[in-house]
Amino acid sequence: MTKMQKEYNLSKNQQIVFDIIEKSNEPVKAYSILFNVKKKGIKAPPQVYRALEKLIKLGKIHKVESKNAFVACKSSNCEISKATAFSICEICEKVTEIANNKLSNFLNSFEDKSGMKYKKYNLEFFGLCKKCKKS
Amino acid sequence: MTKMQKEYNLSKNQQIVFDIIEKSNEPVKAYSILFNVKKKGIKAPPQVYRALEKLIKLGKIHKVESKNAFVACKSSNCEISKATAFSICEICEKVTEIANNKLSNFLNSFEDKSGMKYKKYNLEFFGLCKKCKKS
DNA sequence: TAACAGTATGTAATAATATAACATTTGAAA
DNA sequence: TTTCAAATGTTATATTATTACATACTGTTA
Ligand SMILES: [Zn+2]
Ligand SMILES: [Zn+2]
Ligand SMILES: [Zn+2]
Ligand SMILES: [Zn+2]
Repeated sequence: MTKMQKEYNLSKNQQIVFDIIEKSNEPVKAYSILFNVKKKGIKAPPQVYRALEKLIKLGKIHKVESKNAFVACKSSNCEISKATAFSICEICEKVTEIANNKLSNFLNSFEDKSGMKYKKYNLEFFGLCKKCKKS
Repeated sequence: MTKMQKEYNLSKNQQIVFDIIEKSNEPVKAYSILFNVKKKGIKAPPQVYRALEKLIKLGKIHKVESKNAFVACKSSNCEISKATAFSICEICEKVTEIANNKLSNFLNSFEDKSGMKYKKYNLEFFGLCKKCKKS
């Protein structure tokens, strides 16, 4: 553990995994991460999955459930990951985290007659991105 | 294919798989379905997954992405599955499909500055159900 | 410092979820 | 009755994720 690390609060493996995800411009799958970190000494699935789990808890990354893949959090609001929204293009598969106050306010305050108290949500929108709409 | 079927538009395997899911009061996993239909002659994963895929297309069932499990549609509105919302209890794991016009209207008409046209969404709320809140 | 607790790591094995590929059958329409 | 799309059967394999257990590192406190 040297002072060269970008993030003092991340452990070695957590930082390695986070770097991969953050550099990617598309969601990254766990085994793709595993493949890419073999050269750095991470050899087995649990090492990757444990880092992913911790990074999610910290709100540094999110899991895109419909894709079983992981993206770095861009919104910096979601320090602790409890409310996530993504837009997913059905053609090019581009995934973008949605940061929209109207949306998050609406969902954070949503209540229905079930009597359930919602603390957390995950929303995935599907459609066509600007580019793919044109073509 | 006899006249005894409940749903004329479903094939034999689709009906078998749908019956299992509909009878259950909790989300059902694909391999749990597979196990339960062995006695009816369905022997291999693809038979189950193909039925699931078709049932989803028809809007008869939905996949709860965060659980990799399937529930029958109760709302009867979503004839074609394009807008789904669930509440999931973090303790007892009960999953309920949310039918709420305010919510669906809001999400169906949601637009942001990305220029993306949203045709479909899946929303999963997490929290504590009435029962688990008390205990 | 030494003991301790909590967190992180390494490793092997295996479980759970899902798809590919290909042959065959069925159902309904033309 | 030919024809085509949909559905089925089957084997094998790919992909995603966890269990279990041993070891090591970190910071805190007696
Ligand atoms: Zn975020
Ligand atoms: Zn696109
Ligand atoms: Zn529904
Ligand atoms: Zn509950």
